[in-house]
Amino acid sequence: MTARGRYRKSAVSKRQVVEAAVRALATNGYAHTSVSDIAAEAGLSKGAVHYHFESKEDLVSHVADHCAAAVRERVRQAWQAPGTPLERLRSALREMRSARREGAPELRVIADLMVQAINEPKLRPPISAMFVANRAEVVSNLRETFDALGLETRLPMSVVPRLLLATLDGLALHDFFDPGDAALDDAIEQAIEEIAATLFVPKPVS
Amino acid sequence: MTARGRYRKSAVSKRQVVEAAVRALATNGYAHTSVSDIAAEAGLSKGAVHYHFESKEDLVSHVADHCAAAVRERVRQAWQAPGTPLERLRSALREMRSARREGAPELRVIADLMVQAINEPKLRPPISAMFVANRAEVVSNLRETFDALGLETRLPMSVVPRLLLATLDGLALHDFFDPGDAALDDAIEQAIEEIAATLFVPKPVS
Amino acid sequence: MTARGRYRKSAVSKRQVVEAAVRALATNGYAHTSVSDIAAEAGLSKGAVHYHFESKEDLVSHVADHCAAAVRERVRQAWQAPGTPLERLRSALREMRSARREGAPELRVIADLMVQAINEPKLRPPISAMFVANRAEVVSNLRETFDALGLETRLPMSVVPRLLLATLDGLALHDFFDPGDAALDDAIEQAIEEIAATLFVPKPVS
Amino acid sequence: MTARGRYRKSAVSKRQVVEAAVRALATNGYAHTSVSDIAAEAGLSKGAVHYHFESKEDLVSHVADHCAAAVRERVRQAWQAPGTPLERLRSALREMRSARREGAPELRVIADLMVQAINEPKLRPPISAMFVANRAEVVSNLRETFDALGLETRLPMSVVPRLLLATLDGLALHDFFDPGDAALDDAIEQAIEEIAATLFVPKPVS
DNA sequence: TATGAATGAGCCTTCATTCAT
DNA sequence: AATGAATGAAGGCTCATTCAT
Repeated sequence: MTARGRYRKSAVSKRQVVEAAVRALATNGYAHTSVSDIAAEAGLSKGAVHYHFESKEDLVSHVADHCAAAVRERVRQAWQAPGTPLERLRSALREMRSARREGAPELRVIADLMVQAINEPKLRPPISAMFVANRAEVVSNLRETFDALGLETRLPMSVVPRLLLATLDGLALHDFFDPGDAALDDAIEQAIEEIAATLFVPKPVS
Repeated sequence: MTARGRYRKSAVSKRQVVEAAVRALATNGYAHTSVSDIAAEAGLSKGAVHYHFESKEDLVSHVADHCAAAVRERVRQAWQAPGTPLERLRSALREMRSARREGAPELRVIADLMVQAINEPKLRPPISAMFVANRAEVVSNLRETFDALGLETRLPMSVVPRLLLATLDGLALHDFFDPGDAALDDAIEQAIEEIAATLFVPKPVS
Repeated sequence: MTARGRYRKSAVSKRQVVEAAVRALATNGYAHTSVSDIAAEAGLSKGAVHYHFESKEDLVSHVADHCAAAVRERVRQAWQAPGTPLERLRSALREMRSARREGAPELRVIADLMVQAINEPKLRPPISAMFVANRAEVVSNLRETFDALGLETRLPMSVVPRLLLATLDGLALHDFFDPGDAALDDAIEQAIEEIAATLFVPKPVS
Repeated sequence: MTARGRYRKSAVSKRQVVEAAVRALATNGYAHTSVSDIAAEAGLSKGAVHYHFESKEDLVSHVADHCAAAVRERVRQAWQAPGTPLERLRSALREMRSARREGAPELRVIADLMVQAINEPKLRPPISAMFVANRAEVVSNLRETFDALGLETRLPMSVVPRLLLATLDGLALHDFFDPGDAALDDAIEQAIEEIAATLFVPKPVS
């Protein structure tokens, strides 16, 4: 077993711990998840967890990275459907809604860590980065198809993704505590599309 | 002042504990707030807290009630500014934004407890009720001024408040992790008003 | 309401507390019975219990008195059946066994307090007195009927009641942890009678 | 000494805790013995006690096992003196009496746990088992010597050990709360032997 | 005579962390 | 690289006791 082999094993274990932590945190929430729980979920001993991470805080901040990346990836994929901007918007909306409905572990963890981040600034960077990246993804996608289709917005480009993603996130929040029926979901989808249609207009020939 | 007098002191203390809990939770978050902390903040002993509340859970659920009510009241006031719907919308938007900026303790606590509620269903009712009440407030306000001004929406009335409040909540979320500058705030405000303007149209003469 | 009336009320409440304590202790055992439990059982407040008794220890020692007296009375009655010594013995044996089977609260409490008494000498006197009184009861009864029937024992009179009551108490103990069936009960009853018959013999004419 | 060596320390500590618990419980009784007391007595931290035992209940039930086994062993040895049944009986009687007089810790603890067992059924099995085993010991001893000496009882074999051990246990109880003097002890010893002599008779030639 | 409020010590338990192996 | 053992601080909670009313 070479040095490389060792290194690899360590890296594998470390990742196992992070993934176990995601599962544990998603299941029980930060306030009810102990290092023991995580170790058990990872099939390792408590000592091993502390071998890989200096402290629980340290581990959690790695978890934040991991989850933020996972969510970023989800968003990226959601916005890469083919079609017109409206079709993409619809696809993204559906994808994200279904992710929330299924209770994707990373999303639960992110929600939890966002709250922890209020008081632990160390946790904020990955989450902030996630927000920024998500908006950037929307921007680049929109810009691309806008160019292709000769569209433009009646709003500043800095506003569109923020407003759009904030709306989607806010809807998810409301959905959790007071889920509407399928008809309402559809109505909201239509409303958003309608609004988008009034905002995305053909570019005047210059 | 006989039987009443006896109970009055208890009620006062109980309220003190709840208010102390709000402050403590707002400052350190649920996961880092102990009953001791709350007791100290209330100027009482740990035992006294448990005299008034069967358990920490019990106390926290009262806190959730309290905060949800406080937020509801804030929202109610925000939407009762005088003027046209658009003016009210602007007032509400500003009011809520400033509340978030100041870091109103009740809002922090609500954010925290929303996450706790994911895993502790007992906490959900007050929060759900808060969402429902907030939307109802918007509905009643809009309906009233719509009638007065002969306006109507191009969207179903069930969709408007959900979409509107979700957007505001989502914006607050994004704001926290990636605050925009004042110019962006203004741009977003304008955008929302613009969208509203396209949605709220004069009622056709029947 | 005269001074007497007050005094009477106090005495009544005090007795209520003791009786409530007996029930509570019988149900949950000393280690799991709090002053609160007792107060609740008595329909009074915790404060009232401490008005009547200086401390929990004080109350418990009154309870010990009460229960020891109750058991003494039970034993007294059990040995006052009519008939020959053997018949009384049988009657007493049955009475005591049934008392234990039914789980008479005073007996449970006495068992509990006997253990507490190992380490709290203050509790010992009433229990010791109970043992002494019970044996005295047996002695006086036996002596009376022995005289009437012209019997005598082949054992010193100091030994008989101790041996007899110890045997009955010991049997109760074994019964609790490893109850025998009815047939065994009968066999033991017969055995004791048989032994008694060999010990109680006609007094030689002098 | 690889995997084994690792576990050995734990087993040793675990045993230390149990033994410390026996001492602490014997000294202060269940109701007045905390996990802290036990840990201190064992020279370990409170945390260590909980590392070895899930809960106080768990520990206490192990203690019950331990003490019941110790008592069983004592009884076994007491009945294995050489000689005729009567001589053994006398030896056993003396041995057990002296054990009680010395206040053997295991006996105190058993007395205590017997009372706890009234309300905590989990504690009963070891104690029941102890009673059963003790009687079995007496049975096997008696049977053996009876055969050797051509004796038999006039009582069913199921009755003898129950009656005998119950009597001894009952005597111990009375002794504790109202100790007799040495003369009484002797008288009782003689009485028991006398009774035994009338019950253990030569087997008729068949 | 009795109560409701409050206290503070102590209890059982959990848990992040350390360390020898 | 990983483990089992142990620690010690802290946490939630119970409870006997006190006291103003």
